[in-house]
Amino acid sequence: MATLSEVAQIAGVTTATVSNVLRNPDKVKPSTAKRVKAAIAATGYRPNLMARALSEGKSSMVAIVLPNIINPYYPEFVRIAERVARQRKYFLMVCNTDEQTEIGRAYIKQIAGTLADGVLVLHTGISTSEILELKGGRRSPIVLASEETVVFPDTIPHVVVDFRLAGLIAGRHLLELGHRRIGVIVGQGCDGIQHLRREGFRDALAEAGMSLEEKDVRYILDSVSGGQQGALSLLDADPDLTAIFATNDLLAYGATQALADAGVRVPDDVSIIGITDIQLAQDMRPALTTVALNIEDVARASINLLLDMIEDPEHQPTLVRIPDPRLMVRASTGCVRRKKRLVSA
Amino acid sequence: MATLSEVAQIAGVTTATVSNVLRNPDKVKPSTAKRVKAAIAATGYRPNLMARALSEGKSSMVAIVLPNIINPYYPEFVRIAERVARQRKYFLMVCNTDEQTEIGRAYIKQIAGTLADGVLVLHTGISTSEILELKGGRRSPIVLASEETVVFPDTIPHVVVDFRLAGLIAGRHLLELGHRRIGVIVGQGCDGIQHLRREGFRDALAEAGMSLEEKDVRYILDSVSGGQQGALSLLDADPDLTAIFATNDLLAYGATQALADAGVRVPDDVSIIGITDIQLAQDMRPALTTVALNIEDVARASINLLLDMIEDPEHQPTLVRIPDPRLMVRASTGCVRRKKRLVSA
DNA sequence: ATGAAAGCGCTAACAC
DNA sequence: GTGTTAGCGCTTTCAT
Repeated sequence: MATLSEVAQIAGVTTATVSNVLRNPDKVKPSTAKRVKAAIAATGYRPNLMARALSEGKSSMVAIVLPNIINPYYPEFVRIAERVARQRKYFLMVCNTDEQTEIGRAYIKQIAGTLADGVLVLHTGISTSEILELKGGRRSPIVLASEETVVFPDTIPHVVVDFRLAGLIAGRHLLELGHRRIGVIVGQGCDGIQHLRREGFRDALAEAGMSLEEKDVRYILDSVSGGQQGALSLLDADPDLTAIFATNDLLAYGATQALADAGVRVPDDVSIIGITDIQLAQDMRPALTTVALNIEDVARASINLLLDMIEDPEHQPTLVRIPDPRLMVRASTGCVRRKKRLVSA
Repeated sequence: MATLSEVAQIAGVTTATVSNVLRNPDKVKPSTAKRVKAAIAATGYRPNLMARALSEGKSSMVAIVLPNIINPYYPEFVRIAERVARQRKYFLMVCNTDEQTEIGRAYIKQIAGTLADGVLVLHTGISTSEILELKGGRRSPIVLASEETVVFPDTIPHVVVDFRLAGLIAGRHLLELGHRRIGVIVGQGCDGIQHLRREGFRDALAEAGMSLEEKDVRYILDSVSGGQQGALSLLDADPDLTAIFATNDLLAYGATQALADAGVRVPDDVSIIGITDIQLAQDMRPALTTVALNIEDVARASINLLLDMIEDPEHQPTLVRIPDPRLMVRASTGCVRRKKRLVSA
């Protein structure tokens, strides 16, 4: 594999000149530039990015640390982040923690400021203070995105989503459709219980003069099977419930399945609403009514904030707000029916 | 950020010694090791991985280049690959080409042998000869996984899946259930039409004395919406068809939706079978009967082959075969019914 | 067991 | 315009 100095030797110039034709073409005379280019072509030279990184003190790589790439939210996020990163001339390293906080810690500790110029942290359950500590003295921005709770908002840049509003919107929608007996499935990710969405839902109930009772709530791991279990448990406790609010689309998806398996029709017998609006929400049948969290905006804002901080050391830790969640009405919710349904459980 | 030499200075030793306590602990006297460790702790020192990489000529990073991280096959693959890589002390860079061959090319060209010690290429539609060329003279293994067709099998290591057998198994299953009017949806990914699966299906028909007619086949982009279109088109052409074979689970998923939307019941009216066995196949309702391609085995074999080649320069380009596809019977296929169904199209 | 020193491939002053 | 030179932070012989 050819190196800069080999190319230089062949072209009869020094490494500095070769480096310049590659990076500051205007600084070199056309005739020699041509000669150098010929040498580059002849040798098949390609710059060693590690060497360049060491020399520049900048790797042009950013890392994204996330809990579980299987959860469709993350691929959707990664796709956007990668696209933006690529446009801004950065490579993206995806670090999957398999939902183990310990692995996330190890990644941040090893990568931040050495392999990666910055890191984007998503729902890994590592506390803000600890992240600051892992980062150590290194000049390597870390941004948090879409966290359930951020403890030291002033010291760490992050992109916030109004989860509470999302819960409120979901609650209002069900109430407007006439639902009064509503089961709630609250997800729990690596970064904790999705309590803000629950509180938003509670707000909606309060507006209608109702209150949220714990017997109608199930706290469960944020996954398809969690949604299944939650729905079955709710239905078991109250066979007459007419709607289910899940704090996450994946849970809603699982709930839909469980109802289908139990012979309960959606939305004829029971309405279901989720939050997030992942691709699956559109694709499933019945298509899921949900509250969109604007994944694309979050991803775009997060990676841009990170890159801005990398490129401008003066850039202050910022808090970026994402456009408000929006209700996406699809086929899984409908008006309350009088008709008593058949329960095959 | 503290460097090796700062630590060395504080501990009153040289960089060589500090390096040794970190990497060859037995080469250094316990008492000095202790002193050095204290200095490391005091400074919060963490090795600069770029510097180490340049020095060692090895970055401990591998890249995986894939067409579309949104397609659930890839996250499932990545999760396994990342896990194995992590266990073997490598970082994984995920490079999403957004289905653009040009981007794949750029990634390989830039990364192979400089940022990454090796690269795993999945379905990017870049030809074998071109990959060899992009690699240039660099000592950086590239392995191909699960390609539809590999042109120079002797020159490039790859992990092969018996797609033809998968098609055969799917065909036999439908035939055994008594289906004779079968529509076929053939996917087309970045690496071309999934013709091997179609040929396997044709083999199954041949065993039953039948032949595959082009009027029963739809060639379509490998996606959910492709499956929808394909199914509608097939149903339109032959309202009496009793089964659909899709060369991919995502297509089968789309087909299932289209049928649901059209009021056609699965499997009562029409059976559907796919290939791959992604997670979604289990999760959807009705759960999808499919032919499992053993994603985990493919991922594991691919990444291990790549790392083996990185670590052993003598390792020859190998062809690794994956355990045979297996039929997974779930709820989307059933025996042919006499009863004429209602067609609401 | 430890130190000295060269070098990985590149960039960036600064000199000519 | 182009060359010289000094690093970037680490690893690794080779002496001692």
